Amino acid sequence: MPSSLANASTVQTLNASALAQLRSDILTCRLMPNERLRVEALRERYGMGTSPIREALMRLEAEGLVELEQNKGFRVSEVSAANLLDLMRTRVEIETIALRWSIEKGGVEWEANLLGAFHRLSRQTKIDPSNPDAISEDWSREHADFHTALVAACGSPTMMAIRARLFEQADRYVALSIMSSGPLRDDVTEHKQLMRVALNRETEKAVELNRLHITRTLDKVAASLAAGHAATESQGRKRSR
Amino acid sequence: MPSSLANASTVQTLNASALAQLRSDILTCRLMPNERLRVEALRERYGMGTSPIREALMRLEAEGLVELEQNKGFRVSEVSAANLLDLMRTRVEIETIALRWSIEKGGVEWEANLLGAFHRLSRQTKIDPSNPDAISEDWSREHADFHTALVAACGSPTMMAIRARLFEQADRYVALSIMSSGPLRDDVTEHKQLMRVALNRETEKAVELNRLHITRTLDKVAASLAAGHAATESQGRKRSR
DNA sequence: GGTCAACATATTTTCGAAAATCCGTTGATT
DNA sequence: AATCAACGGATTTTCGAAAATATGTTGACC
Repeated sequence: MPSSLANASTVQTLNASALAQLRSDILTCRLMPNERLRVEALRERYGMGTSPIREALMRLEAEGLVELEQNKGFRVSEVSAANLLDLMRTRVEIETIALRWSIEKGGVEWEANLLGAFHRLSRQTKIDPSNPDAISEDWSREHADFHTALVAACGSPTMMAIRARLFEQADRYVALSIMSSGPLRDDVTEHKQLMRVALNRETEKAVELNRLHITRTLDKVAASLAAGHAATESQGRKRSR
Repeated sequence: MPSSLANASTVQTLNASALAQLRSDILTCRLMPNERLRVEALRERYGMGTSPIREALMRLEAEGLVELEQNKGFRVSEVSAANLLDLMRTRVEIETIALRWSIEKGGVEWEANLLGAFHRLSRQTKIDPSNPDAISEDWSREHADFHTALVAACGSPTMMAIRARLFEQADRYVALSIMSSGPLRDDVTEHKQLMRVALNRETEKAVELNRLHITRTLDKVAASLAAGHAATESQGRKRSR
């Protein structure tokens, strides 16, 4: 019987825990693209049996973060310039639609939540001082929340789910890019502008700013992916070759 | 060692088999919306242990065909008029984008495959004579293949995957509708027209026809959902109540 | 009669071992 | 030396039982 609110996370099944940890480890590239995911190693890493781990992996496979080859096991999904480009273009389209709908339908609640999300984001430092090679996980969450809040009024759970998944995928590339070439630009003002025009119902302008926001970030990522893709090479083989 | 081509399906893991069967049973509503999915029952139904079944269910959960409540097990995802409407609108947007790109980029290969897919579809009878209450699974597959072929040249695997998933979801509603109010209209000519204008690169016309194709089908489904939603009521409880 | 704790049953979740499969290596044969 | 079947270790996949959790029922108490 769970007594305190604090250990609310304790009551979740191992399965859910495995899922959360695996997703986080993959998105932050603590588990690198293309890295093999041996069940035995993961069992040890997360301290649980095979079932919850395999179940979580199957779920992540459907999300595209993990790939399964029959009888050969799982590995973290590969990254590539082609996939990144595809992701970018698709994201732009999806975000554009969602943003249009959201601006059209958003009411006071939407405005309030968006302002709140921006405020939280602006008070977060992007880089964790204790670990300057990675982006702060707090910032990352606030950033995701801001962009979610922007389109939250679109009125379509389906569209929101698709958008969230694409955002997640893109975030993995961002994490990868930061590892190889340091933090990206600071974009507080970009977010502020975006929020402003959205709240002003300047739909076309908002859509355009959002498009630029996505392409600017991901262009940088694409550049560092092309340059330093050594980082992802020789992954997944047992030894060097 | 698999010897013949015929039992190529034998070599797949039980996991993959469970996934395929569960997906099929859910999409055709042999497993009804909101129906509880007890592992013991599924073990018996598919003749395998718990692991492959739970793994398949987790994967389907990510696809939205199944829902999981912690420590209370799985059930087939609920259907609703609101969800159907959401699905319709989202599908129209996604299909529109994919179709635009496909018409823009499609070459001879695309044209040939599309013509082939249409031909196969037109030679399939929609209703299985042995089971007139359900749509023929062969037809259903050819129909899906046709619509896939239409957008196949869009050049975006991400978009294609999203589209396929939405199409699948919609198909479940179609199956449900057929159970309660008989087969829908025969739409061979509709498909033919759609193909024609696509091959002629009349983009706007194609997009509009595609939009109409989707909304016409799903409006009918929505109507029969509103009328005969008794079919899905009292599902999932052990006994009537 | 109503409330609720304690028990009993049904079901989900998790584990660890067994079976199946893959992959690299050895060694026999040509 | 080259080919390839057979072996062996590593790994994935699957099973069935055990543990954990939910749910329904009984009966004590007010």
